[in-house]
Amino acid sequence: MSEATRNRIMEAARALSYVPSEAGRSLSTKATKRIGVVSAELTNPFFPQLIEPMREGLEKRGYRTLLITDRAENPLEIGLLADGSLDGVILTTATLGSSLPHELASRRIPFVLVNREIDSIAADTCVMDNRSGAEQVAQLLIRLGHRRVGAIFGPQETSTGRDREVGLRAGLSEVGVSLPRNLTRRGPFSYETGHRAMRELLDNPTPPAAVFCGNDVIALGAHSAAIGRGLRLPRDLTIVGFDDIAMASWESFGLTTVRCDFTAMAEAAVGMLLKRIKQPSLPHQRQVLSPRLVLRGTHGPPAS
Amino acid sequence: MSEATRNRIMEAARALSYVPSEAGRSLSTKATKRIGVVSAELTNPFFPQLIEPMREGLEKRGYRTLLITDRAENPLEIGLLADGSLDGVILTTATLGSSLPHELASRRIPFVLVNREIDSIAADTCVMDNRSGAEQVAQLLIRLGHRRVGAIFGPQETSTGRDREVGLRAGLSEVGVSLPRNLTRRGPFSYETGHRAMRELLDNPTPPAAVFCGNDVIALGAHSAAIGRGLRLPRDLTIVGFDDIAMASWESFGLTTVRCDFTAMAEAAVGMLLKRIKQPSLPHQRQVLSPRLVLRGTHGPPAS
DNA sequence: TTGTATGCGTTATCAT
DNA sequence: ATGATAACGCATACAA
Repeated sequence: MSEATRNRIMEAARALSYVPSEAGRSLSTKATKRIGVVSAELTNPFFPQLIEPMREGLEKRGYRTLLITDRAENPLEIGLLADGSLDGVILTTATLGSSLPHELASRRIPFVLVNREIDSIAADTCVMDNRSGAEQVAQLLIRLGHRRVGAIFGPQETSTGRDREVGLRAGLSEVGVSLPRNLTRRGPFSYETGHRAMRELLDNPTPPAAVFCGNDVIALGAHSAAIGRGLRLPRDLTIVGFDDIAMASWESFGLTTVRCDFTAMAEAAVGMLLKRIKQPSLPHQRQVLSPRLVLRGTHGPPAS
Repeated sequence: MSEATRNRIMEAARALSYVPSEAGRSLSTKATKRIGVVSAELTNPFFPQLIEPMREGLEKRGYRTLLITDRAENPLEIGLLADGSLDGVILTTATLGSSLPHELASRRIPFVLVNREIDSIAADTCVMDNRSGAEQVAQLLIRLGHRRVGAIFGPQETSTGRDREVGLRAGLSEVGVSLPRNLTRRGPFSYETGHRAMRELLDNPTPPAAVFCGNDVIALGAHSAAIGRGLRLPRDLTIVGFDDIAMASWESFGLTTVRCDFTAMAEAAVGMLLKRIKQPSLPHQRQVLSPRLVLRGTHGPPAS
């Protein structure tokens, strides 16, 4: 059309403060420019850390983010994801046995797994090399001279929890250190898990001199419990986390941990998802990012 | 229709794994069952605290939550809210001069203001009595014997920042204590604000013995800076926050603060919004919740 | 360049 | 109780 009419139209649109209806458009184009992000409660500080860069990446490419919470208790209804209101889904809470990925796949809804993976399905995935990260922690603890090591792991039914546990055990057993059963705890990746477990470990007649935590949020709970018991770190106790969420670097904690590049992970996930939306039949890819140890203030030699 | 046919239909629907199209439905019904929640970055721990209960409340009533980020830098485009994809909007970042509420009002898009209010418009609002909360802090500090008091306030162009500042000053001046200009800082409600400002205050030749913070996130930044300087709380310094986010109660901080009931605030906001969606012409209401002091471990008498 | 028709998947209305 | 039809607001393809 002519430039003149175009301007006239745009002018009228502005005058009427016209905004195209999203429903009409997406009904016609079969695209909503909306992505669902499935996560646990936002009050668990891990998730904002992972979700925020995704939200930004999506926004940059013209997509909006719909938050969907997956509580362990009442499972997520597939209908919420499959009513056509989403162009794709990012899964951050998948457990090894979860059926959601299969349901999405069978409905041809594009999705990616982030930070968690499952082996029962071919899917686009982006994860850290959790095993390697935990092995690095094991080596650090050994280097420091620790032999009485405890651990507060995440859930075994998540790849993240499982791989970090495998890595720690592998690293320790290389030099003949093993985790005593009574110095090992397991639970959801939450502050409460770390807090409760650390109290239990400290109640032990001979408590651990170093504790590996399945992630930073658990480590912060453990830290709080230790402080609550009057311990000083790292003098009395070594705590090492995993993730390197922003809080880990706060001087109030100064948590020694394993850095995961969430921005890179989010960027990769968004990229993979949008690529799949464009070309649904592409071969699946799996990206693995390498974590690295970040030494701060919660590790030291055993009290001796 | 008959029970038999109904069952037959439902059976077929299940067999085809049919899910009604959200776009088609909302085009027809003019309702999307979707609410936009405007907030700042989720990595600021305050927002998850406020948003999570809203999200839950909305979910419980059959609404979904679309996250929208309002960055100070690039202002939010009204089109994102006005394309018919939202039944209503919850605003948590409104500043005193922001135009968003007016634009929403002129387009007849239901909205509520939460935690922030603006005086230039009649709108549904739910806020804390921030002035009263800050006055309680002032009284606490006075009771402890503090006279050399500093403050790290939030932005003056937010009702929250302004009212808390007004309250603190009013409370202090009742007994003749005033805030010296060189012990006062101001900035966004962020960790960085608190961290930087506290370092500056501590660089002062005669640093404050007590510091009021505009909110908990600022207080946590201040806490970190103090710890980073080797101070012990409350022996060397008193810090008081505002909000009582979950982290404030972590023993690693044990932050003395002012409790705001976010669940109640979220519940009220959701209730008001859905009521307005049903009856757009209802008179506007303004709910004010009362905060109360929570004494923990970061307050004490001045070092003397 | 401009106008007109069709389809997207619902809900609602109106006959049958 | 059932079946047909219009309308929602947009995009698209086609005709004028």
